[in-house]
Amino acid sequence: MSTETGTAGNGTEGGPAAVEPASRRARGRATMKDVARLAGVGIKTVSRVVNRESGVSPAMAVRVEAAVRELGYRPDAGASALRRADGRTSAIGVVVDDVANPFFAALLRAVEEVAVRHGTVVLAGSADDDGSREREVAQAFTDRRVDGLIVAPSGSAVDELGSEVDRGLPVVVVDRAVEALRVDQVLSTNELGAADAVSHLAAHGHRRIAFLGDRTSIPTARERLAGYRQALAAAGLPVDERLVAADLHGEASAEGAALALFTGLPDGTWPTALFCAQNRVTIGVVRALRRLRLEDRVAVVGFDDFPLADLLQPGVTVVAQDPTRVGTTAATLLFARIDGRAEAPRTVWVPTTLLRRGSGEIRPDGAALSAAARG
Amino acid sequence: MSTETGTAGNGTEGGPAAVEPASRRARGRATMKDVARLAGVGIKTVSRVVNRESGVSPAMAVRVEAAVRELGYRPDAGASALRRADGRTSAIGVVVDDVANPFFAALLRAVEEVAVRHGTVVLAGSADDDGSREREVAQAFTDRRVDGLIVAPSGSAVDELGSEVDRGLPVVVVDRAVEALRVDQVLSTNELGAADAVSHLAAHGHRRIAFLGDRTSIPTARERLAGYRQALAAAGLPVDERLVAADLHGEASAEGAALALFTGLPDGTWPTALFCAQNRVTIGVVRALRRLRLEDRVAVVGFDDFPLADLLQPGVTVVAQDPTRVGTTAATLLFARIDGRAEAPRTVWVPTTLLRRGSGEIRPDGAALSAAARG
DNA sequence: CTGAAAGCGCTAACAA
DNA sequence: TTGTTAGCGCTTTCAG
Repeated sequence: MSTETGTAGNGTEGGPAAVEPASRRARGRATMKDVARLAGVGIKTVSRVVNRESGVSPAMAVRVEAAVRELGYRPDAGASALRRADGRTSAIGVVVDDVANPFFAALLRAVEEVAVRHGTVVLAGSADDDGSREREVAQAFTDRRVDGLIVAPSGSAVDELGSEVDRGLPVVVVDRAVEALRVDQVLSTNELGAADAVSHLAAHGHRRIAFLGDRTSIPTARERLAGYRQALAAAGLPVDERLVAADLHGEASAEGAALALFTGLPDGTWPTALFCAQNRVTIGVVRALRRLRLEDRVAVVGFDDFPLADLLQPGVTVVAQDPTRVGTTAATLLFARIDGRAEAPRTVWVPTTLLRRGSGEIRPDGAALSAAARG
Repeated sequence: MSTETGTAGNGTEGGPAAVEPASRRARGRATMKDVARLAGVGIKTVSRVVNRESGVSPAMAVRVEAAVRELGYRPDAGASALRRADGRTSAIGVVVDDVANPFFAALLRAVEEVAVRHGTVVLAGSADDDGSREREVAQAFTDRRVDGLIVAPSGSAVDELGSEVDRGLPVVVVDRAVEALRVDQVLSTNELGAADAVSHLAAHGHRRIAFLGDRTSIPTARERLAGYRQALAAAGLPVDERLVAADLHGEASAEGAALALFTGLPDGTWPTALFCAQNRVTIGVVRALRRLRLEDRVAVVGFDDFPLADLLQPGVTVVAQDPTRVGTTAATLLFARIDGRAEAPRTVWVPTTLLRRGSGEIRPDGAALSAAARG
């Protein structure tokens, strides 16, 4: 094993050089140079073997592979990306509102699935509906030179993203449309889905249908509100603005708003049906109806499915989104861009599905309703 | 925060070449060299300003900052890590079973929270209870030279991890104890929590308490089963192995197992209470009891809380884990290691909490039970 | 205080 | 087929 090539010129080494890893910086990791020395070959040969390039004699390959195993060598992906012509890091970033939100968690998982097939790791970050944090997260990712970004934009921080797009960074927007960005977008049919939900209620005889929704700073919330208005118009129903509770945030405020609908309004003007434009809003509303013992009297349809919605009593009828499909589609589009597809940006609409479970099929019953709430 | 808008540099040298980014590999990104050229300073001065090192004259700093802004310069974290003495990448990896599982999603979120405070990004990966995939994910992360790893081990793939630990990679194990690894571990009190649940049922008069649990290849499943046996012993109750359904996987098999308990056993030997050792098992069991219309007759306590457990009827009593605390603790321990703490590995037990919601407080009622199931 | 040179671990381009 | 040289973008070392 006396394989001193003499050309190393590495001043920092010493002792049993062949076995001893060269650098403590790399946490005791062997480098390509170490492998080359142990195998008695040039460093480029090691590179060829490690990257499975052709044009290496079997004998050499065997020697190198043995050295690789002996040293437990693993290539440094960062160093590789730095030097490589295409500069690819085989990492992508996913920026969502909250990775713990079931919708985004499922989306993240779907993205990961596609990413592993592309030998790519996933950086995940939560923006918490905060533009500046979104910017920071996205920047932290681009600072690491990710190959691409999947973003559910919070709304405001789009400009920074725009400059990355202009630089040529592949970006796919999910969940929330951003007109200003010329990138692929994968969106649920928010307006259509909301209209479906409200039409469904109207078809069951409801004429006083309330809207409870998320902050209107969020595009999806606005689209769902638009769908609500559109469906009312289509059904020939007037919009009573007292029945529109937008700008809710979280379960608690939704619960409060729902209670207010039945306590703050004059008798007889109460809604007989509620359309809940978001996940957590729906849950808050269900809580409120339970407290009022109205869960079997007032119809409810929610936008976005949630686990156990079918096990509640009554089961909660929802317009379900498909986060897995959104994630899969977004990731597929992203990798197509990363691999060089240069077509015009495309927007893919992922359809929603109405799931009838009981709460949305309750028919209006004004008299019983007043009595129940009063008692 | 200088309020100066350093436009002073205008007109000083340049030409188009100074604005033109040097490298197309970097996707049209300016490099330090570009900034240095535009500012008319040495590259090291740029490095000092960018890294906020001391010993730069204010005038220089202003010029450099102006050039940084003009070019939209952002340092390449990868290149920086490659050269830096400590080799830190400011990235950590989190390997769990499934990032879409609410327990792990919450854990991931908690880890992320700590990580951002340390200026660190999070690589997330799902191992899907598959040892070889776990190995691949962890390896993909270490190939990127993450500063540390948080892993919920699937059980088998621990050896590879061990060699990373030996190399000095900071690793924290969460959720599932691994005796063989000398690393920090953050675990829920599985055995104790399970025993609590069963004792709670016994205290409510139950003598025939069934166990329904996850695959026993998973350490946590074994610990919870041990807690079950221990609590029965403590209560002076015999273990009837016909009431022990382990090795379930997923909701469907849990539902089937629960049904079997009430159809496959002789009359009078049915359980009056069920302990469900895992999230999805609990949900499957609830489904089964609904089908049998036994939900108000048979007591249920689940291990691990889940959203809406309180909104079911009856509310589902659970022994809740605290994934956020697990994640926060694990991340805190990890960063302490990354920052050089060299104490002996520590195991932190995160306590579980019994949440009484109704289903666990049902008292045994054998006669009614037989009748109901028969009808 | 400032900058030139060296080199992290690797791949690209070009010898041999 | 193999190896040598250069250099990715950055930090370190060390000389001005």
